[in-house]
Amino acid sequence: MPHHSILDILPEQLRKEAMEKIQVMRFPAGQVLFSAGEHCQGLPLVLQGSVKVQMTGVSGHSIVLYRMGKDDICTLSIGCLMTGRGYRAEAVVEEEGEAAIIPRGVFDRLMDQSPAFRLGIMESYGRRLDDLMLLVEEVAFHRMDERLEEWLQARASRGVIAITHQELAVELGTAREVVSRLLKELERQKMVRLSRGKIELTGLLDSSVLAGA
Amino acid sequence: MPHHSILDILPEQLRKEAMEKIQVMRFPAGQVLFSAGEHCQGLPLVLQGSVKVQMTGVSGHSIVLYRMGKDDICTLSIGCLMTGRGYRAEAVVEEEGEAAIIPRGVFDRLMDQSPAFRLGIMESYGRRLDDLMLLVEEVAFHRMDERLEEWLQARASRGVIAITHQELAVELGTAREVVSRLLKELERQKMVRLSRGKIELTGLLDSSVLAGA
DNA sequence: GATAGTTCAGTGACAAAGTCACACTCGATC
DNA sequence: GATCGAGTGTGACTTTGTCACTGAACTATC
Repeated sequence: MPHHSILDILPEQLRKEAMEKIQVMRFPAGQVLFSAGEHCQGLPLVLQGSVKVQMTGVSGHSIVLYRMGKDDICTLSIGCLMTGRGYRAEAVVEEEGEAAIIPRGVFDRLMDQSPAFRLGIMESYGRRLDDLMLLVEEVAFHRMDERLEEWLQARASRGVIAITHQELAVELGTAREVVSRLLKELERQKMVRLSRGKIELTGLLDSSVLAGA
Repeated sequence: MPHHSILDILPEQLRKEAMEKIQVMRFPAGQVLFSAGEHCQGLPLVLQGSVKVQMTGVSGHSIVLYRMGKDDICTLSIGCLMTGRGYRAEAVVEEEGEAAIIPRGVFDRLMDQSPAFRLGIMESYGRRLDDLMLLVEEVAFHRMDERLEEWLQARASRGVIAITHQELAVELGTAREVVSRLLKELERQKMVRLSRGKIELTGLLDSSVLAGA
């Protein structure tokens, strides 16, 4: 049974109608939900799991723009749905999960009939704009070593993070060599221990150790 | 009489109603429409003139995120309107003009009553997301000299551009010194002529010369 | 379990961009 | 025409990005 907060708030009658036409799909980790240039069939709601959205620029470099998790709405799709233009970014499943796809017609009907649905869409959109604005600031003005440490810190609870330097470079929008250099420096400072495809957090950041406790 | 394409597409009855409650305001160049942290009173529609939207990061640096011109909708405001959070950015009038402010209640009513209005809002939002995604890519991966040249090129029709190096640094999200250095190099190459607060385009870019003709 | 192939990581050398400190200069004002 | 402030120029240094390469670690196959 699909469960998503923006569907839960719908009045009973509308919810039933919508449910009939929504298809729920299960996605394994690594699956590409959509890629750049593709056209959009409906609005995806993330029910479970996590999805990263990244774009590749004309320069050929890639950067992760944001992530979606349980209860998120793929706001990016709304623009594509409305303008008919293809996606500019690509979405890849990180943790396997499931998504419900709301077809265009149902989306239009929900937007027409439910003020609460509209509010949910608009809020989600506001959050996405905020995320992107913060990312611009981050990329433009923050030092790479700080950004790397913050990224690791945010995942400190894992203990060991399974990621290659190349993937980490895409997360931060930089070059693999830069990540390698900075990680090596962190290792010298006994903050991390490195091995092929893995980063083990050792001394990093008291606060996160406390948070994990 | 306010004139904006998203109002024009409204059915006569709705349009009349809306018009009564919309206030049109005239803004002189330099006026701040809203600044970071402020709360949003309604949805601004740009009728005339141009407005730049810029944010200042925790680092203290600023960057111009995008511009709005005639017929644009301040999509950023929708998020603020819906979530009740304050603005993250600041909007400054560049060329004097006027804007219509749609109060929250009227906005809700139009969203409820007009599919065409909804479409217009969603399209505008899609464009804004696209802009920001392109900006992220631009900032993360493009060389500053190229970005500077493109910025100048886009304004080539002006002939002489009145801007300080500091302002230009905010446009590109970099430091004043970097802009000064790059401009000096362009001057050496006879692409521009520099004077205090002014940049005169001389040899720059055949294409733009043709476009201006 | 040796071999070959592939992916991942490390590194030196150099170029581009950001930072810091300071000098200079233009132009408005008194 | 002296003064002052905003705007600009520049050198020295750090950080980040790029290029070219090496070697190490995993995988598949014989």
